Amino acid sequence: MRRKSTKESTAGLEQALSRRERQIMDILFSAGRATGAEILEKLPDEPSYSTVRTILRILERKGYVRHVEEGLRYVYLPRVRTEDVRRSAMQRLVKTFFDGSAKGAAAAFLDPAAFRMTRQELDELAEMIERARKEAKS
Amino acid sequence: MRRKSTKESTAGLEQALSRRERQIMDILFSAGRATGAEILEKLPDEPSYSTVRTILRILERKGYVRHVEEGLRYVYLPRVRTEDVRRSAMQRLVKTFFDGSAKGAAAAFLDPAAFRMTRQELDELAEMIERARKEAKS
DNA sequence: AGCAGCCTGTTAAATATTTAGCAGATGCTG
DNA sequence: CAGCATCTGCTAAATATTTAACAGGCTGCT
Repeated sequence: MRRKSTKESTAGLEQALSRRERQIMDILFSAGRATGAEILEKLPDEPSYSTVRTILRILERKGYVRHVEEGLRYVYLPRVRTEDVRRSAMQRLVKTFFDGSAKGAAAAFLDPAAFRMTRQELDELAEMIERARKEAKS
Repeated sequence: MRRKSTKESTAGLEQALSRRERQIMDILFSAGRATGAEILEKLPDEPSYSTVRTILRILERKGYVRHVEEGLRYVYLPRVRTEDVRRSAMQRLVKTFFDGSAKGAAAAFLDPAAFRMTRQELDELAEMIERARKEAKS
């Protein structure tokens, strides 16, 4: 099972990116869009502004990011489909930490020591599971 | 060159590691333990065995990994608490892709287009939510 | 118009990462 | 017991990444 092309596909996006590139993509996925300056201030170990823009240009060249001009500055956006990358990240989580079990992963978010969920959210979740159960084959 | 202490914490582990280092840590978290040869064959774009061991030694020096001798070869294990790294990975997922909503993340694992869950698993999950609801403050 | 403040692109250098070659040790096999 | 296979550690080089200095353009203001 060779997977050379994995690096290019969105499935392997996380694998393909360098440290800073990944940090910047995370910010873009989270924010949806951001200017260089905004990205700079969210980055750990703040590098120089110049550095941030260099990496943005690299990401752009690689096709992971695009920009639109807004006034006189650039606003950057992810060019890959967030859904795809998200799914890929979820699959990595499941595989790496939950032995392939989606249920295990989902359940872990219920741990009140790690995450907050209101009663209402729990209700909604319960309802979604109810729906999923009705559609489940077995 | 020493890294900043924030990078040393398990919370920032993902951020701190390089591409290959991360790939290897993922394999170790998933498998629990592995020899150099086992890691090699699970790595994308298989590098040489020599390369794998160099990186393992680096990870060891950084304190993320340890080894035990088994027969005449080394078996490598994560030295950081998997639990901690897992939680950190979950938090990153929630923050990056679900706008901080643990419920959103948990729900996404229900999507049958992306993950398989049996009816029984759904039942168990429903039950866990029921329990969580009883303990929820609001 | 001239200046200050931001912005971009280019470029080159510093640093980190990744790679693999090689030597020595150890066990196994014929 | 000699040779083969397999492992480790060391080392150096290739490559990738990260960094920031600098030059020039545009805007808005005085």
